[in-house]
Amino acid sequence: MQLSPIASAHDTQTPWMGGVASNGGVRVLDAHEVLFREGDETSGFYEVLSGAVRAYKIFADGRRQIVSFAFAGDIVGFGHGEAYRFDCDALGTTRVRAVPKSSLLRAMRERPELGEKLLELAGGQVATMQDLSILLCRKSAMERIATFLMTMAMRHPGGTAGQALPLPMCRVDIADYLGLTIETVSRNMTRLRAMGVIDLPARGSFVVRDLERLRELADGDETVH
Amino acid sequence: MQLSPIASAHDTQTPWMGGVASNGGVRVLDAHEVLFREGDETSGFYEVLSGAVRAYKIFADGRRQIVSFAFAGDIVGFGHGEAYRFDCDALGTTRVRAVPKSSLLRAMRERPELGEKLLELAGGQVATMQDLSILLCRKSAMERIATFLMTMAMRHPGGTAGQALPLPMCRVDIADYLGLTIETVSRNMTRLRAMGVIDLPARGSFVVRDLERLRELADGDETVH
DNA sequence: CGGTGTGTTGAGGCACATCAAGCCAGGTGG
DNA sequence: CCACCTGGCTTGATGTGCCTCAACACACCG
Repeated sequence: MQLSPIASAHDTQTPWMGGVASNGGVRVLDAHEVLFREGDETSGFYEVLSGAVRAYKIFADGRRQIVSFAFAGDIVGFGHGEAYRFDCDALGTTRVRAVPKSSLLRAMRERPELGEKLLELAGGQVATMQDLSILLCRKSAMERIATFLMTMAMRHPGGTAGQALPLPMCRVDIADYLGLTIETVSRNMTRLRAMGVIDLPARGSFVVRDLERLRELADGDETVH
Repeated sequence: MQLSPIASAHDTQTPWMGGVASNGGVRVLDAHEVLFREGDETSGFYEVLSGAVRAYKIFADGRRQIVSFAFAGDIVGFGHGEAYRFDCDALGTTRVRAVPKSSLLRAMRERPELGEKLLELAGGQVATMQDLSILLCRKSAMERIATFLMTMAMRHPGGTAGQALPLPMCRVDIADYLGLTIETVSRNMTRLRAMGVIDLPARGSFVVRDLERLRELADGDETVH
């Protein structure tokens, strides 16, 4: 199993851009700058152009669950109804394009077949959340971390040939995404490095040394421990 | 937090029924009869008329994750794209109405504003899956079970005044839904009964004796243990 | 130089899984 | 009618994976 982003716009021709000025709605966020908060009235959704954002919920007792990371080409804030359902802020300096709800609705009225596409997009989000559910409740810490790293690696085509890949989120973010503590994340990353599966050359990056092994660990292959 | 069904059609006037014969597409399922399987080409979605169905995934290693239960008024199989993303079968004798994809698409072309509604429906599904994720990774066994029972109780208006409520799924199903073992489910149900929060008069039913206490346990109230 | 934020490592405890019995209701055949 | 089986559920004993608490390493910065 692999974790997809909450939604991807890679393969679409951003059909909602029909009537919008070519550079309209672009916004630059600094690290930790908030894009929207849970409960805010929805103004539309956002396409990440560069950098990355994280979407999360914070609970009364302080627990935090990161629901998704979105990178360049992904969209975030889609399908939330009247109010956003979680907080969203930038991991580092990030550029996003805002797609206002009005332009989406107009596009949908003009081209009803677009609705179908959007429905599929929404379906993809559901599938992603299902995968996350399974990851969170059926997988061991090592499986979760391996799955996460696999997903990160897959986002960089050809990035598995030994070069450093970006890992823009800190350990706390990974822990809060995978439902673990930072200590457990750290321990298992160290263990993966000791096993020769990955390398950790510097903060904010990692290297896949043995992709096949990583995949086996992610899939919970019985023969590997 | 409360667990919603994967989607509810309670408040809609089933707008997709526009051009369909009044009793069209109704199908009766026996216990454990399969509605659709993961990978099957999508023919449309289903509205549960009576009884209940469960939607689940089975993994290579035999682990099973129940993704949702759907009761009378809920819909299942919506927004799956080209192929269904999980298996779905009946808990007991169940009546469903099949809503073919074609009729949905036709309705959407005729009334573009319907797309908006459906998008919201899909958004609701995402929200539900998020809640499930959080339930599965942030809550203790007792919190999960209390949350589950709360949800079951809430589905029967006024059903919290001491009368027996249906609990149509067996312990294994509950365990596979909550990411626990049947032993843990059983132990905590027994404990809830010992605490006077619920009663378990017979198989397939339960009684809420102390709704407020159950809610506190579900919310993980620190003061209650 | 100390201070702070991020990550690593170690020791110990606990919640839940695992393994194993036993209980109970319903069904079936003698 | 009883004897026996079966499936669902409960209960007990034991193990273990991850969390908790704690200390330390390291980079960065004023």
